[in-house]
Amino acid sequence: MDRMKTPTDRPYHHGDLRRAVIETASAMLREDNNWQFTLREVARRAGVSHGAPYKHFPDKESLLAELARQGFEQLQEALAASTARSRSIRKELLAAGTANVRFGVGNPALYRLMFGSGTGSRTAGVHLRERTLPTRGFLVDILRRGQEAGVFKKHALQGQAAACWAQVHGLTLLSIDGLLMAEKVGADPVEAALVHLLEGLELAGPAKR
Amino acid sequence: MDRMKTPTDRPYHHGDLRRAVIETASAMLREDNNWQFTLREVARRAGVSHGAPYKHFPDKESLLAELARQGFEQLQEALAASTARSRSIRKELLAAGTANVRFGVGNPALYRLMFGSGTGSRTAGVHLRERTLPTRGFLVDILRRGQEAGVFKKHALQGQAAACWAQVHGLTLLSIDGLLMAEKVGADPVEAALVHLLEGLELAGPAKR
DNA sequence: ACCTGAACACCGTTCAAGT
DNA sequence: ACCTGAACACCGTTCAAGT
Repeated sequence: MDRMKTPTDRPYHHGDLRRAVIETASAMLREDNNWQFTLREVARRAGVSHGAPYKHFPDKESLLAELARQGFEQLQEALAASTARSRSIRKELLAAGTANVRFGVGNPALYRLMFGSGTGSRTAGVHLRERTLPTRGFLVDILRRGQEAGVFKKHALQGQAAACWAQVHGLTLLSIDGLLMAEKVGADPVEAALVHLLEGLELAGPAKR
Repeated sequence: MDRMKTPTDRPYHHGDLRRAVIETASAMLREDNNWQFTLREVARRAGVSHGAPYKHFPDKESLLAELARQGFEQLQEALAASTARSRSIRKELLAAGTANVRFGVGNPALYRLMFGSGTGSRTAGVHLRERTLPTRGFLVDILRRGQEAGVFKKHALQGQAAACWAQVHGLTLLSIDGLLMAEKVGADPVEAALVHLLEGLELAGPAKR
């Protein structure tokens, strides 16, 4: 991964094409919000013939599925890292939600790919549910501790988690689409929505003005 | 729209090709959750040459944009119709949320198209915000009346609306992806999440168990 | 004014041939 | 074992020619 593509380094056999293809594709996804993801273009950028990637991925879908898989890993790491320095359960939920939105806004094409229909339905289709299990589990864990600590209302964890997840997922996608900066809202609408979410969760809400 | 394609009915000039193209495309979107939407296939099904649609739409994107536009119209109608028989503001919000989810689950490819990056960014890109204004306005209206009636907490309407919208949008997309029917949840997770949403909104929550 | 059919550039995928 | 290059089927888009 360190040594870059010098003409002498890749005479005929690339040697690390699988990784190169993934990295190139990932870069294209990062810059191209614009869904013109082409396998031939990936090969072109990687400096190999258009047939070469087929030795490492059975088809285009498989490559995209792999990118999505890595995306879920990254998201999971981002979520885990976000709550590291949170000093209250309430702030953990706030941090995790913000991290999810930030991840989506920072990688819009990837986030869409992860939850898109193309890769979502077929290859990763059966797996999409288990791919998102860590995220669910992460939320459930926060909520359970919140309930045990007497901070959150004691409702069914799965339902509570589903509500939180939907809220965060929706905020992320609306943010990606640039649909949240409304007319003249002073505060960050994402944080406002998350605070609102907490308000429904918490037993004792902060002084309602 | 009534008379169907009989061989004698379309000797050379179709006569109503624009509408036929839209209807065919719409049908394909309805059956094909699977994003293989092809302009040539549309022409094929409509029984015209693959070049014909270009007399009515400058390109593929434009056709998709038109489908998305109609989709937002339908969604708006579905939302308006959903609250017609609601006998409380609380139930209005519940009905609207359920209607949105139902619309998305009923027309997954269309819903994705409406909020997708392809048509969403370019052609309809500048318009996506205004396309969704009616939905926002619809929510704001419910919330304002709720606040005035003393049912909902008095927070900034835009923030409250954003939170509701994100919740509903997220629930819709997660439902489309089949990600909400968790392990062994008895109740409908969508309704559970919406009830949870209301709990954060309402001034006096129902007896918290 | 509206539609057809050939034409062009480009893709995904396959495969015999090269190294 | 891994990569190349021709080949095939298919798309989006254009355009001269038909009606």
